[in-house]
Amino acid sequence: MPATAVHDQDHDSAEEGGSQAVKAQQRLRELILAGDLPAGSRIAELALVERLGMSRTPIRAALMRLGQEGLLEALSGGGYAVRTFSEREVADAIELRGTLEGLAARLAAERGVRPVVLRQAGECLDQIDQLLRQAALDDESFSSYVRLNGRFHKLLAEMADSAVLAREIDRASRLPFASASGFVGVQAHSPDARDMLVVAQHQHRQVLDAIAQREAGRAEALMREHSRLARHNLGLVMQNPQQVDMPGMQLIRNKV
Amino acid sequence: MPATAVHDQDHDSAEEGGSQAVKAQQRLRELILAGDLPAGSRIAELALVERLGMSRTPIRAALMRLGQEGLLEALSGGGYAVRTFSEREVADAIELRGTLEGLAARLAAERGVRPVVLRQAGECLDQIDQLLRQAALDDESFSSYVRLNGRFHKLLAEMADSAVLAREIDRASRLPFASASGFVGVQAHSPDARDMLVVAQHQHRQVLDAIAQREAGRAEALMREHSRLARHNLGLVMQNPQQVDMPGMQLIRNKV
DNA sequence: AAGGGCTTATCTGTATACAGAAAGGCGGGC
DNA sequence: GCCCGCCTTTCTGTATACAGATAAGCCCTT
Repeated sequence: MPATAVHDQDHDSAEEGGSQAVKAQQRLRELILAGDLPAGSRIAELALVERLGMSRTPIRAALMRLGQEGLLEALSGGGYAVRTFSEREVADAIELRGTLEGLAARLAAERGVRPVVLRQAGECLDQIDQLLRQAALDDESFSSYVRLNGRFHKLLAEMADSAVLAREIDRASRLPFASASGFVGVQAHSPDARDMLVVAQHQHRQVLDAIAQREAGRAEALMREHSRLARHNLGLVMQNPQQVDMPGMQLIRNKV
Repeated sequence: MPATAVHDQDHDSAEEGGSQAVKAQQRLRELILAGDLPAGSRIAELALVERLGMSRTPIRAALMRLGQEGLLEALSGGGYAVRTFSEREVADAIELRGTLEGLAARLAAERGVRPVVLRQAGECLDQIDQLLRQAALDDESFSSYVRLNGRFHKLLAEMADSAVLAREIDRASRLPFASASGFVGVQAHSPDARDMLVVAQHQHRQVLDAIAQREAGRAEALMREHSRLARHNLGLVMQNPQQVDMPGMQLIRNKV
């Protein structure tokens, strides 16, 4: 590829990804979530050519992918604009993820899960338990929690052994504020922060138990309820949105 | 656009769609569903250039979209191949759609639906009732049913008043055998054909009633159960797949 | 005769050139 | 002074040229 003539990739992000198109997608997502692209108005492709240092072709591919991902909306006259979300749309996206994860939990319970996978999930929860032994959590602990939480949810999605469903859960979790760990760090410095994680972890344990016991209905209900935590956090966040610094926060409209 | 040099679009399909990319997507979907593209092996883009009479650019865009739609799988070495589905994957896709439609029905019941929309849905069901007054249904009646059924499901998806969810339902219905009307015509010439539609129509009525009465849980459960009809039809189809001529039928693998 | 290495043909990813379309600015008319 | 229409500029969609990569086929060797 003529990538030898590529303008140097001096930015810190997306260290040596694969193709230019993938890099463009990552970089663009970061730009959008950081608020570096104005919301609502059309994104000029040529501006991105300058900014990303690649030609229009991979940029167009990335725009299309991000459009299907939901971060961009296709304009009638052609082109894309950064999308914004109402509080209700975010709530719907969370509800959607919860429903899909509930379906995954139910299918996992109905179909049964290989013991080795159950054990992996259990070990993941053990590690979270160990984190929560501390009375107060520092930033590093929080980021570890986010990582482990993401891993548990991913394992759960795979337990249903359904490529179709796993794909859809992944899609639904793409929107940053809809993902399993989206609002986890929101009140990291609140006194209730640890308590909320304790509750979440309890739900993790119960879901895993329900799946192991083949209690399909219980597993589904628990997983749905689990997503209500994110919804609750959304409510907290919207009370004073300016205090929260989460990537993509400015994409949530305050009014209407 | 230089499309003046476009080789004539002599095929019957996609009459004067929008852009070349959209036409390519429609034509490609038809080719895949008709089985005109071999499943499993890499699709050569240049072959499509000849076949569709346009350049690689819109074809690549269409391939990417169909990849995200699920009809194509991205190959590791680059490019795409026509995907095939196991019976269980199809069942999962149907279950997924049922779950999403159940969520839509529940949200519609919880949030309430404008009377005018409820009336539209009711009129849609009235028309289906009228169709079912005949003791035996001819092909034209069946195609009318498919159209009305699709309309009702679409109205239902819109009742939740959630763009996020409507989008996802649309996505889940894209796979032809997962769509609401996918297997409806499967046993059009069976003596039980009409009875099955009668059952489906009863469920339609009950769901609409549950939504109107704001019975959220009932609405959700009914909609999920409604999708089991498609699942049942899938089972029937798989007993003798060769007798069924549904577009995309050959994409369903018989074994493993 | 079979296997391995090399050559070659083709394909994908990327860059760029081009044409129609739309939007914004400017000038003229009312 | 304000509004309408034309012109210019810029943008998107499309076509095509090009380079690295990959895979297949052929020949040589064992």
